[in-house]
Amino acid sequence: MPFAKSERTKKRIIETVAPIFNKKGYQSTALSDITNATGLTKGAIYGNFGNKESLAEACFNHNVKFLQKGLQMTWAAHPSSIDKLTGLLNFYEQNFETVSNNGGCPLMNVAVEADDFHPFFKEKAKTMLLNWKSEIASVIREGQSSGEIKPEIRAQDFANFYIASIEGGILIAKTTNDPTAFFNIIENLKSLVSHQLKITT
Amino acid sequence: MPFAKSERTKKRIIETVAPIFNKKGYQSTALSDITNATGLTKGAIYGNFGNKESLAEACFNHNVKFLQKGLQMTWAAHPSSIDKLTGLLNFYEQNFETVSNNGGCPLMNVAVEADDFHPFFKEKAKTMLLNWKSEIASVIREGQSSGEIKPEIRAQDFANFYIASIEGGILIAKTTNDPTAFFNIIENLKSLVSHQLKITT
DNA sequence: GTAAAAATATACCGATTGGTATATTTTTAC
DNA sequence: GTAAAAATATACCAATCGGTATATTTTTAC
Repeated sequence: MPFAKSERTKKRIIETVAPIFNKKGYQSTALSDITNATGLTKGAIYGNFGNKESLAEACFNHNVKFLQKGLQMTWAAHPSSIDKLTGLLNFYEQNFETVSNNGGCPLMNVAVEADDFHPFFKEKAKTMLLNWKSEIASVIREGQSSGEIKPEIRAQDFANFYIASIEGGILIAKTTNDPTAFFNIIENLKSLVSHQLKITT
Repeated sequence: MPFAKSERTKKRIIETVAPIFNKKGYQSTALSDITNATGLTKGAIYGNFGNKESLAEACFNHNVKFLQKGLQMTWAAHPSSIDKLTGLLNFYEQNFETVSNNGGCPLMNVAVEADDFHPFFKEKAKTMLLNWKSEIASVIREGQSSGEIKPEIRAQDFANFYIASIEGGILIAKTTNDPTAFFNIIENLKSLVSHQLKITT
């Protein structure tokens, strides 16, 4: 199996370094942090990644992948649109501790750091945020087509509110060291889904 | 007037540098950024501030002050609790562009950057976030005492949701370069205040 | 106006930054 | 097992980092 070693090492580096980038941020994560954490030298790192930025990008993709998979699995598990929306909230609830220990929402972290001075990462964050939004909005529209969700609901607006609450909840819970602040918001969103979106006749 | 010059210079430095810290973050703002922006030399900066951290702290306080004043003025302008809550949303709506151009919500920026590696600033962000939360919660409880707001509403929980939505809204609007994403959330919150909190009998 | 004091500028410090050229080791293919 | 190739380590680079000691300028008080 050619190239096997290389790929395994790359993977190991990413898995080791991804949480560090998510916690410290791109700028504040030094090459020395990376060599210390991996036990490799600068030569090895630069042999596997062209520069710090491309390693950071790979780590960002890795960090986001966990959450993207959670959404895809939730979508696959529930045919009903309402169940998809509440199921995703359950996924975030159940994995809050994991995400929190990993440095929080990678999307928020990159968005905040890159917002005013790093166009490349800002664009990545923007794309992923818009994708997330349209995933939620699509599910809402499906629910409207199938008669599960009230037709007067504006899908984009609700998706916007849904995501904003989740992100804000992570921010508050992490900053105040109070996970219940996040769980509380999840419960509020569940209630909104059940009582504002769902057709209960 | 003794010490006048010194105080004026300090103020000028803070006002010049505060937006830079808010945009680039503490770590990524270099002394060279500060000297370039102010036209002063390192000697002058360190003559007025002990180190980079204390200048950053002064800038953070300055950035937050604008929003704190907005809250205080809104509280002073409206005797009614419901009017206070919607009035504050109007303040955020009207000043979004200003805040956005200044680098976004300083609380979020500092919280995200400091969260995992800068205990001093993390503690500052935590304190301010908790203060904000209890300001909102107090107003809700006052509204419940005065018979404006439904007694079954849990003040802390609603305050939590209120703040989370606002912060999440700023994040989304800034990241996607779409202010309407924020305005949309403000409208949603106003609707929540009018239809979920307010006693309409 | 003059001397003291305060504020600013200059010139430096060691440490660390991201990155690279090259030497060495490890892995691969036969 | 051996030679080629791939991966890693070593040793270096210039640039920049935050910070400081000291010289110079500006402001203050009389």
